[in-house]
Amino acid sequence: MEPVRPEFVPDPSLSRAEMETRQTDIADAAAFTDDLAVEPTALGEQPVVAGVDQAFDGDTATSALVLIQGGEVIKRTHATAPTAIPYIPGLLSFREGGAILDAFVGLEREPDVVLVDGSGRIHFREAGLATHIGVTLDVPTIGVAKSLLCGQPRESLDEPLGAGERVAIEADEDVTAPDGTVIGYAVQTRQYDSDSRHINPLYVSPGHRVSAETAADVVARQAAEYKLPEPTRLADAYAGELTS
DNA sequence: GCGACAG
DNA sequence: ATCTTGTCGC
Repeated sequence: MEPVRPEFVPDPSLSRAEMETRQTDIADAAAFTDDLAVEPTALGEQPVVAGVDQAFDGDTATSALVLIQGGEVIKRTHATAPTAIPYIPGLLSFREGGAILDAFVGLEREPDVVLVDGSGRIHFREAGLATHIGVTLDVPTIGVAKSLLCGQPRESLDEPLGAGERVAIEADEDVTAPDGTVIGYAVQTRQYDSDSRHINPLYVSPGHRVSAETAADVVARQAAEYKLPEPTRLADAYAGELTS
């Protein structure tokens, strides 16, 4: 597949202000409602779920893409690209987006949904990495982050959540969405039984063409033995072996 | 100046 | 993200 909205392909040479303006346009083009097929079809066909993750080696970014269907890996591809700019909170997609889009070029089978490492709507301008990739390719995407960029948990996360629990993340003054808008969920895919050690939740948010609720459902469903959903975990491992 | 923030 | 050994606990 290739960009359906080439004007949104991340351009690292833009000024910071131009990048932020671009993100506003991307958020306007994004759909934070369900427009995807993740349920098995009447014929028993399982959805194709993809996971993308990046690893770095000096100034080279490697993006690894893994497609899974019914628990089986059906495709693995990757791409590399030089990192043109440093990591800047809020502008991550302009650093890593290029390599990610390259990894999708040549994909014959289009995934039903893509799990992206990072935030989607949980972003100052509601245009995180997952949203940027989703809108540019016009493919359903979900942001899966290990820490919270912005927004406010509806309930305190000071106490560990039990496996299967989730807490809504609401927009506050740092986010462009109206205060109180549910922009994502803290999702506890796994948890220890003991009291001394505990696992932190994942921060899941809509990228494009997915609602916050469905995003959380999909991630919970794709995580089995580990904290990370399987497509993301395998993409992470693949990126690691490509870099070593 | 302080705060503060994905990967 | 990446730099890095051991160590705690299931």
